[in-house]
Amino acid sequence: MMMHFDLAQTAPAAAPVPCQDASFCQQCDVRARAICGTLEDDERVALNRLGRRVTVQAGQTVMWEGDDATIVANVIEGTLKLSASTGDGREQIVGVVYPSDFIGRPFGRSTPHSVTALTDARLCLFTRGAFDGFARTHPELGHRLLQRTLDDLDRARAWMLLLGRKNAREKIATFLLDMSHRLAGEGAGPLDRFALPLSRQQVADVLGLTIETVSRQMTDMKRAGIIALPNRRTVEILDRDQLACCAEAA
Amino acid sequence: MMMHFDLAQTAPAAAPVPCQDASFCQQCDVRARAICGTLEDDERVALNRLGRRVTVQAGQTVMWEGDDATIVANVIEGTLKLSASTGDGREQIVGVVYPSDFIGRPFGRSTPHSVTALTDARLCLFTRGAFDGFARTHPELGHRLLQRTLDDLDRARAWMLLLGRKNAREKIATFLLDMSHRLAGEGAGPLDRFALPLSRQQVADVLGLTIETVSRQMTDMKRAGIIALPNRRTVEILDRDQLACCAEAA
DNA sequence: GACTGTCCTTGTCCTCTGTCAAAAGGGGGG
DNA sequence: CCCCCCTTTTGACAGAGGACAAGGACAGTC
Repeated sequence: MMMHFDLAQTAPAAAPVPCQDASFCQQCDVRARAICGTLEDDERVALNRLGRRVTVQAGQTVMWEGDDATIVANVIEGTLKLSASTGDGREQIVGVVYPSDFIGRPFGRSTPHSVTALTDARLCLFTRGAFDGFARTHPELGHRLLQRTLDDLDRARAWMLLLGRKNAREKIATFLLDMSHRLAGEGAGPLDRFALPLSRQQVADVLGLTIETVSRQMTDMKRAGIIALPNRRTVEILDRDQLACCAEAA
Repeated sequence: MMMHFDLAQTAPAAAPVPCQDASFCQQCDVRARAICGTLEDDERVALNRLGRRVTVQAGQTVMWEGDDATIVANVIEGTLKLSASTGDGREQIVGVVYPSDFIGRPFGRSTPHSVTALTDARLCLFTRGAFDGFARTHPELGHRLLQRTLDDLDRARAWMLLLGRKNAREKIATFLLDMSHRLAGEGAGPLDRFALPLSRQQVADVLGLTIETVSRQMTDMKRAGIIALPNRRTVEILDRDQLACCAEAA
């Protein structure tokens, strides 16, 4: 049975560092895509007063599985993982979040999974009580949150098909294609070359595999000329059709 | 590679049969728990005018994966499955829904998974356009839908841990415990004896296993005195502690 | 530039679960 | 009451992926 402990993950939770820059949302990179994007100016100012900008370092855990749900946040910059684990330390990454995504569990008692920064990240953080109250009185915000949650649910269910029914080769191929789309910027097409924000172990934790199987499959695909791996973190897709083919049936 | 086709599932989609009983929501069994539960009387009457009661038979598919999302519904009675499948016919059940649950994909273009009745069922059906419009103008409904969607997302992610990291024994044990809770009525404790709404094949499709593995594991647990299987569909939990133990670490 | 710790790759073996096949059990219809 | 069909169980075997171990590559430090 697989078992591992990620040192970074057992480090103490981030002591949120208030960002020096107290500027308002006007310059916010992700405003258009985040849930606050459609708020009126005065509403946004009110929401902004409730939150604060914080930075977290790669490896820091922002929320712990099972803890009381006391904060929520928008991701401004960086990549984070959502993870759940069994009593004996097996881990499953249940989501990867990118800039403009929302994290935390509003309207609930406890946080169902841990949230850990994969890269250095910047968040726009709210206490849950303040956020919940604001969301209840601003239907437009609630609606954006609903749409985002529905999308997350669709993605989670699509991933359940992968976890339950795909083999290692299909999992890796699906994962690489997904990454090439998710890492692309606003409206841009899929990337043919990108830096994975995940280590091999983390890729394994996303796909329900072991690190060895991930490594072997990626090496095999490299040998087959489907992808190139110029260095540990960089992936280049050489034959996207072939990769898509691998993703559906190995 | 596993592969199977469920005849029932390839049957033509339900031709929704308008329910004779045109009574209003007052007598609705699930109103309190459904998303319409907190609407004011006049709002509920308005919503009711948009929907219609339909019955579907076990095996009928209400929505097809990938189709345009044209309807949504509340489940009044019965059990249904949400399923996704690969191009070559492998299936994964991504959710099981019970009375008072909501089905369909509001505010979206296409249905991400099929919805099929496991038992005969009664639904309160809305066209998506009408429902979306109503939800947008009634924040209370949107909020209930948001809470439900957040709960569904938590459940889906918990299931991802099961699919990715648990072995067959743990999967079966977790599944049986989950069923014993979900099948219990409003506020009631977990059931020690219940009728599974799923065939062995469907249990396999929920857990990402084969029917043979499901059968073997259940027989093993029966032999170990943890459960009893008086007939094909009935499960009795004899030693809940032991079962909970199996669910965490085999 | 050598060192050191971490992450990744590769090799070998083994186990769990899938696959294929056949028998057994149950429920409904004649 | 018997028969037939479908679901489930059981058996034998194989293979994908996990476990364990060792070697290699890379980045940061001295």
